[in-house]
Amino acid sequence: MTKLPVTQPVRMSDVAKAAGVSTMTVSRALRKDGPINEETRQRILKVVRELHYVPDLTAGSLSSKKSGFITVLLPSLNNLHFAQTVQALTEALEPVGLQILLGYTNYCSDKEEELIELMLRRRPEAMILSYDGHTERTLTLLKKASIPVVELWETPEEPIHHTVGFSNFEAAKQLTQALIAKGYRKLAFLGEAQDAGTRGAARRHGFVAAMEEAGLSAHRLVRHKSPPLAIAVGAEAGKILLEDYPDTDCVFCVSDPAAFGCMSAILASGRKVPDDIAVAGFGNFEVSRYATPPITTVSVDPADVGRRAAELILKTLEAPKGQQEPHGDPEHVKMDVELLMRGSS
Amino acid sequence: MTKLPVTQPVRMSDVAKAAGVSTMTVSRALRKDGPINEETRQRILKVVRELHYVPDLTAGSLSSKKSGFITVLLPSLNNLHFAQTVQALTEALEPVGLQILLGYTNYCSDKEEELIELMLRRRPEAMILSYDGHTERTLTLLKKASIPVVELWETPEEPIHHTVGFSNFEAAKQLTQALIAKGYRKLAFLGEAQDAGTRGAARRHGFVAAMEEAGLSAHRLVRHKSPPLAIAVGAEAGKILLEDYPDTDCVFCVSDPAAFGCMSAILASGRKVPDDIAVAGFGNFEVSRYATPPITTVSVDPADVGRRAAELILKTLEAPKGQQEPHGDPEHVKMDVELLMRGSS
DNA sequence: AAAAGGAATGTTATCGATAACATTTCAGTT
DNA sequence: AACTGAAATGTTATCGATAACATTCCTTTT
Repeated sequence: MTKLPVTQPVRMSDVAKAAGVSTMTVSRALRKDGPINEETRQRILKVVRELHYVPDLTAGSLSSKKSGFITVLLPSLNNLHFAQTVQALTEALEPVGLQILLGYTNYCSDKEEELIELMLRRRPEAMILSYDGHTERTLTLLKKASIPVVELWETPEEPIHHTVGFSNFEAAKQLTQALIAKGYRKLAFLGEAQDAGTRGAARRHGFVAAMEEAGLSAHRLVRHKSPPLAIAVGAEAGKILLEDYPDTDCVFCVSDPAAFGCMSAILASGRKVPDDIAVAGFGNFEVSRYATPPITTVSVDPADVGRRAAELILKTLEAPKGQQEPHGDPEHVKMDVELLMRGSS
Repeated sequence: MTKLPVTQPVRMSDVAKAAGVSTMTVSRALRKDGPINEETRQRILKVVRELHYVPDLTAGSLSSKKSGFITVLLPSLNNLHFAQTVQALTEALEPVGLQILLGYTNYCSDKEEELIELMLRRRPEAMILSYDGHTERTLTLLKKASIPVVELWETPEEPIHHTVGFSNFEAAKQLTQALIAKGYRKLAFLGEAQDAGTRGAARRHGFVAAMEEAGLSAHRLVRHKSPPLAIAVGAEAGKILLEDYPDTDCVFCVSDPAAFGCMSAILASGRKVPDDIAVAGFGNFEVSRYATPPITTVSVDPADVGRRAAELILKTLEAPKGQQEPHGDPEHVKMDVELLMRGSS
């Protein structure tokens, strides 16, 4: 039971001692900011490597009052679009020494509030949210934190601060209009049951608006479970559709995975797509393009959403503090969407 | 140009003053550890709410020498399995106040090393890695950090510490044997070109081993691009397969998304699945189950991988420090895999 | 040769919490 | 009433880095 001597973690002062300088000099050597003699720096960096010194950012953040964290709250990780957005964000933020603190809200604004408080404890320098409704306390907390905020994937009516997105309502309306133009009349919408305040609801409203403007009945609404509608849930909802509205000639699904699942259910029932029922989705996920037949959808560029958000963040963080607007004037980046009419419709 | 007074962040001492106690008492009230009078605590919590105080974990971590971070390094976010694992990990760790620091290595061990150093700066209490090969310096850094490490999704020959996974070699071999048993003889394997040291390579070796043991030729190897093979890349590789090995009667793809893409290419060429060519994947992704036809695959439970890893971490962190084995004896959790023979084969 | 001024480095205070130890309070015991 | 000991609270030192300011060491200029 002899205790092994636990290796003491190497501190900056250990490096300083070994290199024969003060800790400030080590700090300057590592951070490339203050003036420092190139030879001294090389000597220090050599010691750093030899000792396998890894700086303690906990201490550094406390002292410099910069955490180096950017919080990103997504509705769900279970969505390849969000993964692409995170990837783009990472690629833009990592090079400048910013690290992402990731959380997912499960499309629930209470969970979002809870997460925001947890995240704020790490004193992030900015916060990236997706828009699916926020609680009052969320707004209060964010205001008190006085950090830049970017909302993604929607153009909310009352934005907190910056936004990067598009109108889900308009995009869904346009796709619905395009489907009507192709001759479909008995259109159904397949979405979530619990979608209050979400982007899924905005798409549903867009569908209904297009139908009503065309003088068509928008009663074929299958609303099943809560977001996100993954493939399996889309398949369940597809079966319900076939039972409840067997006369449907085209179904617009709230997302591509849902559309893929729904199409799977339609094909399994022996019907043909698009001859018996046409199918459309939303989001241009990979799975839609390679489905057989490929699925009509609305294309957005999730990586671009991430890049734009990162740009906004960086610009805002660089700007001098203490201005009238705490973080510069809010900017609203509107993304383009594109209708992709494919074999399924 | 009048400067708005920047709201000072609320500190624990502000709460203490407002509640008429010392900061230690506030600290105890918030952390539910030390002894504290219930009335005092309620009074303090009321002040906390009123002031919207959010504790600064940067300071707390520095002082307590516990960061509350667990690092999770995945090969890629672009994979719904990993999302499920992260979700399971979060669900297990959040309740005990641990927060996940997520990174992705892009299947590159140099990138992994770089990330590990970045992450270690936050002084995580444990590190969860996936096994796809590690650099020497990675091992050194992890050793010096002396924190528990869990490797996922493989049973490596020289594990760093704990492992949770299964043998990709054996699983792939079993599936190949099952396909041979169904009567296929001209099997192909579709995988990555740059797969040295990865789990994809282990699967390829499993395929080759099964073929050779059965006295069949394992020359039909399509190796395309680097991991991860997403659907689109799988489709590209599928076209190559049809050109290079048109006599193939069954293709085993390194992952389900690749299999889905490959099947799409086969169907697009006018061939029938499984009549002309059978298709199999690996991982039991949702997309395989709902593909038409559904794709034969190997099932693993990614959420369970996360749960088991979390269990190991929690157990190790609870154990008293300073023992002979710095973090308890390494444990190796072996997961079950299941062959799912479906319509595509 | 003295003065000036910038580059390089060092010293001290500080960030906001918690650990460790010290003290007070108070119910229960004799 | 004095004593005991646990519960409740307070005080001081500390975590490991960086900011802000101080100092030293040059080089350059006149």
